[in-house]
Amino acid sequence: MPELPDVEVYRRRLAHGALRRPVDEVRVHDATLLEGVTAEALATRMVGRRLTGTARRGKHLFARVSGGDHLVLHFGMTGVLLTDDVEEEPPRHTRVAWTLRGGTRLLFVNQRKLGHVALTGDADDYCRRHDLGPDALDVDGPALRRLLGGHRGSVKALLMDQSAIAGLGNIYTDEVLFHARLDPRRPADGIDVREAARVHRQLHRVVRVAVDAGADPARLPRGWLLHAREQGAPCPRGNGEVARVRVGGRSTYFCRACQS
DNA sequence: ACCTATGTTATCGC
DNA sequence: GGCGATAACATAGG
Repeated sequence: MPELPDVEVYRRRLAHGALRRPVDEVRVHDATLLEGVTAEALATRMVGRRLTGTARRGKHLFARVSGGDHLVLHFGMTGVLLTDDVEEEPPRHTRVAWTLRGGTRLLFVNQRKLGHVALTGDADDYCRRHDLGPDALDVDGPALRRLLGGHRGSVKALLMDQSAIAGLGNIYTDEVLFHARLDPRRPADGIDVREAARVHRQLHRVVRVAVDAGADPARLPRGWLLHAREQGAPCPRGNGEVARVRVGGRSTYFCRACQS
């Protein structure tokens, strides 16, 4: 699930359901996902404190912890952030659980263990150390044009490069390029000004619509490519059929008739 | 047994 | 240094 729209949904979930209540317990069910912090240190630095605010940069979610720390959550390919009640049985693959005063519980659930849970004193510094570029929604037209012009690789590889633009993953990159009607294999520095404007416009539109739909595929428009990610599927725009190629090491779906 | 999968990182070769 | 390809991480499903 977790690309920018999904993580934004998690951020709002945390902001609306988990702030300002003291942390009563931190339970680490699987420490493999902890990055640079032990289970003991995570508990010591969080129990008795409160989450006081949220931020997101690309696919990384930050929650300010009273006392000066910031909780960092990264979801990998299969992570989700849920809230439930302490009385309930936590779902399978729950890796870390925070019990909050009043009985709400925050759950970091991750089937494949590719994500991270960390603590940092400085979120910007964390982003620098992890080479995170600006959030995709903060990249304006001229900045995007500069990025495109500076890369000889494919436009898809650039859009997925988190050090260039943070937030787009495999699914939404394909979606943006489908709506911008560009072949994902096109060299980024060969994209002209009009095409770059389409990428910028569609990037913002696709992300906004996805966030408004709660990043729930079932609620995303019928005409979107993500419903047709299968070789030979009819193109959602009714032209050709969907092709599958490999770009930047990832399965890439696009319509040869619509995208050039 | 094989392939695939919404992510990231290290390594090798050009 | 940039870029593509590949494997690795860990797990599940077809």
